[in-house]
Amino acid sequence: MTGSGLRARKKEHTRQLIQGHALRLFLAKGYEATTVEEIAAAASVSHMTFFRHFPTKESVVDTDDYDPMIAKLIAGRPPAEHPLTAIHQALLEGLSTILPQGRDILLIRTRLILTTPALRARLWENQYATVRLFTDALTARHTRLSDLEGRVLAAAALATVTTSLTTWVDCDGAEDLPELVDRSFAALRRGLV
Amino acid sequence: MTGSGLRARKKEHTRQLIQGHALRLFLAKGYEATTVEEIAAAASVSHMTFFRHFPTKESVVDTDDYDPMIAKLIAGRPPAEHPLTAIHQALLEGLSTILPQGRDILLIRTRLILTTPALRARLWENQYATVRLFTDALTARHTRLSDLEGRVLAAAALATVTTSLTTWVDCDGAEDLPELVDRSFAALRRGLV
DNA sequence: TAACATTGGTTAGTCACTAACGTAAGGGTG
DNA sequence: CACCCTTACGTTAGTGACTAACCAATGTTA
Repeated sequence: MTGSGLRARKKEHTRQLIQGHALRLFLAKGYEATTVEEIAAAASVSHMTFFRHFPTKESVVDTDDYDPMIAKLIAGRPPAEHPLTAIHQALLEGLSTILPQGRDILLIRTRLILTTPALRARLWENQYATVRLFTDALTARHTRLSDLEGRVLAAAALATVTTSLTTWVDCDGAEDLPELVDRSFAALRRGLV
Repeated sequence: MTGSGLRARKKEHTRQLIQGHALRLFLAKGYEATTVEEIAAAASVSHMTFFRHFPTKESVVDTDDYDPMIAKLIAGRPPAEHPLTAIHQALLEGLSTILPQGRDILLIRTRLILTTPALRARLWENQYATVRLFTDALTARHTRLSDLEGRVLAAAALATVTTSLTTWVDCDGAEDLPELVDRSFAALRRGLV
């Protein structure tokens, strides 16, 4: 559907063009200080074209295709595994495929998101949807899990990763992200006893 | 400072007036469908007066004075108690003082927040600050706790309460909120083993 | 009472975002 | 090839949240 054809390729091209200029300008001038009109002008399109490709200004930044991938990985973990361990391991698997090429981009984008109030709000809003996604993946894997249990664990796990990411950005990527994730999940377990 | 004086009382009065009309209109017509201008007109003030009392349209809804209270309760729990239990119990204590008079208002306001994307985003954004608050309360109480541990546990606990609140609203307040909190925290513990 | 501070109104903006047009070029039919 | 339908994009003219600058009125204090 969206694959070949001259038109589809052109569309994808302008999309990338807009996103590229947007991120460049955000890093250079800051998110709030950059207007949609400027981005559109830089990409040589009208501001309407911008909104046809991205529903909001925020959405240029948070195109995370990661969530569905992680959800699949969760569903694929062995059923005997405890729910939180399953999410933990699925996250590590996901990171091992993302980090090799995408480490720097992830760091820059995450920092931009965490330091910009509007984008931060959007991030949390996405988590709302992500919790549902992870919950379904959990309950599909482990049928004895109630919806409430699934939601609690998915939400707690997401909060844990977010904490890892926050810490990672705080130290400017100096620490190893998978290790931070391990330590965060260990902290979660230790807090309960 | 903000207590007596005719002027201070008048100011508080208009503030309450604006907030009252705003919530009424939000419930009647929906959040998005209600403009600031309408709220201001209903309260017989200019839209500038609105923004002098509330920095954003969203802020009319989420005046939660609960966080500092809960933070104090956390800090007051016995040091021997495990961190997550301390938060759990502090939350129950807090609810026992809020629920008697404020149950219906809490339910209505929470539903409004959870069903409105813009307000939901704002809620998550607040949680960012709340995590810091709770983390400090935790580490003050339990000096052996690292910052990462504190943050993970505070974030996980918050995610757990939020799940309880979401479930509470989903069933329209039919279930007992403190009991839902208990079950959510139990679910969190069970997920780890 | 005079000087001050603060609340609120007025006006004129900026910026994100939308709706209703129109146009030109892609792409599958006869 | 000619035909028409689809679609990406532009133009224009809005709406609504939010801000800044300036001004009027009214508590508050010396």
